[in-house]
Amino acid sequence: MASGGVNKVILVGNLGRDPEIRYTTNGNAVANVNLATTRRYRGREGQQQEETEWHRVVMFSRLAEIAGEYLRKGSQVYIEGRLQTRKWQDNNGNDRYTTEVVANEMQMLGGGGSGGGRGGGGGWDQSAPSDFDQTPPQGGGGSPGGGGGGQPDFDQDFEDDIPF
Amino acid sequence: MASGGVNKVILVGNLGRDPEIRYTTNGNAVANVNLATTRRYRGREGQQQEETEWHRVVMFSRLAEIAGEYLRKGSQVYIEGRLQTRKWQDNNGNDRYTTEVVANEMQMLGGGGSGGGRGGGGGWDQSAPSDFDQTPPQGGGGSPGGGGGGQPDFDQDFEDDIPF
Amino acid sequence: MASGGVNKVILVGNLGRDPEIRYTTNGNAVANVNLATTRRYRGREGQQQEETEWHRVVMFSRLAEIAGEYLRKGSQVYIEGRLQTRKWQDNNGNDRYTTEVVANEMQMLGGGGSGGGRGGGGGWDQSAPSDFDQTPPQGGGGSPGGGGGGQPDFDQDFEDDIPF
Amino acid sequence: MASGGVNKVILVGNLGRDPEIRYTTNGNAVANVNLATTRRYRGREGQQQEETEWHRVVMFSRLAEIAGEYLRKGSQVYIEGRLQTRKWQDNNGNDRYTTEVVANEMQMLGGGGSGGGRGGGGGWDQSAPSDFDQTPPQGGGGSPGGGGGGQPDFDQDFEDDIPF
DNA sequence: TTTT
DNA sequence: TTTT
Repeated sequence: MASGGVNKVILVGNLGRDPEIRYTTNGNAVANVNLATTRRYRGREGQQQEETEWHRVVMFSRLAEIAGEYLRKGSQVYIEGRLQTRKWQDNNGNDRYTTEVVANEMQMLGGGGSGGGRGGGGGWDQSAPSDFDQTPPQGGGGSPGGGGGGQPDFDQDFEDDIPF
Repeated sequence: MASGGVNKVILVGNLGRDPEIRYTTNGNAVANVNLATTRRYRGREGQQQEETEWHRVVMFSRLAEIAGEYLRKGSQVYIEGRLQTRKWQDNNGNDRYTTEVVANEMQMLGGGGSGGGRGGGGGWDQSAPSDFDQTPPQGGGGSPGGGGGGQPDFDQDFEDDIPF
Repeated sequence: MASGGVNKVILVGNLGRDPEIRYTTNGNAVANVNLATTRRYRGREGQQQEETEWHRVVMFSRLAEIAGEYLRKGSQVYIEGRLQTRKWQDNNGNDRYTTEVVANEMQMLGGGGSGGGRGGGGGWDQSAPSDFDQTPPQGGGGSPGGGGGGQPDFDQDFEDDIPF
Repeated sequence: MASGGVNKVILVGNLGRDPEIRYTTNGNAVANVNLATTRRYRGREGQQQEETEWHRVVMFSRLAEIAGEYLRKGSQVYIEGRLQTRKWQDNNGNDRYTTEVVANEMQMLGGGGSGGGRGGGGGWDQSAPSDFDQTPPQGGGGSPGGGGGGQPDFDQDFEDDIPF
């Protein structure tokens, strides 16, 4: 009961911190990437304004591994993916929703992004394998764990206000 | 401190209900549109799966007026816009985030979508006027701002159930 | 010597005529689709203008078969693909170039597009199979290759009038 | 007599040569940019293949001026625009068609692209002004002039095979 | 809550 | 050659 459609996101931005890589019990990699895009526009009185938007990007499998090897805080990257809103429960049992971009393509830009990477030769396929079910491993995963929460420690010299 | 970038969303889907239109104190229209896209994929055992994703789409100004006149529950529409995550406080004073697609272009599809519309002659420009500051009227813009925290006034008559 | 990149085309338009389907010697389907998009803009004196653009869209394999079954003249469709410029020689031996959109995704819109189709049950996957090399079968693939130069065999029964 | 639609191109690639800037009699700038994108794919026998595609990109007005100032051979750039096929006559009076991407947005990538530019501070608006009729100045423009043609002189150390 |  |  659904009529298809298109759900596409295209981002070009910079990483707010190094990617975080985890592995599912099946051994599939999952990468969380924090990406900033900035929009410049002219305000009501003609003054230049800018507004930075932070995006949660999730990658799976081969794409996640590549992100883990080659992307670093500050890397500029092109991401293509789809919007996905996950439901989870906070500590009070309230439903919460988090919207992420599930990436299915990535291009490192600027010749940069390397520096921390393995640097190994090219030859890698930048698309997620098609035989991989890209649904994020439900359960636990993204939900904040037990007590205290914890302040983000990743925003030191890149940005002071990453919300995620 | 920001290096530009690209923040683009492209959706083709169907409205889950009629658009909701409000007006800012400046008389600018704001439309909230609830859009479904469905993804079909093959699960691990090869069985057909499908997953519907719901998107919050916000439109301003001329585009919001067109949405209010021509879109109805079930209308199929092409939307282009950008991702924007708004921060707000829930009743317990906790930070909450809601991600929306701020539309800047729209195409009605399927010859449909009409039926409830004014039907008046064509001639309308489907793009947001370029002299319009598409930033949602931040705080103040008619906001009652009464009691402690609570939903952002943007949402008060749109959402009464979580999430969309 | 090439640094990757992104080459993406997104079209929503109507078919100018029924798709034309051929088969390679390997039995892979190839569809040629002629798609119109119309742009409305305001001219220098503020008058409404419109301009129709015609696009050559090429599909392969499963996607081509779906196009052949379900698309008809007038069908509204969403196409995603990449730009590809083919070189060929005209009858005078001069190099000529033709730019096409090689589709890798398709969505039929408007509930329409049917009418001529087989109508058979759903369940089809609208993406090109990932194990298919989407490069058009270069030279040979059934080409008669008769006389001197001339239109590439790809085009022989699609085009009889220039350009589309 | 036309039903709208979407005609969108998104490219991320590198310039094959410096942009060429001309001015219309109205003083509006027109830039021609030659952009390479490379696709990597796996061939029938599993071997890595790559294919470079060259795109003709045209920019007008403010966007063209920015291109002229900041882009150079080798610059990496994000381009968003629409497909447009122009008709012209060759020296034998035959109709010829050239497909171009008419850009309406641009983002310089990699922190690079500078080097030859004026380097002046930011603050520029990367979108084409909305009051500009983006139809390319018809007549002459793209058609190859009189005798001799002339070999391209731009492919020295970047690429040997730019077709345009 | 949509749609095929 | 499409479509509204």
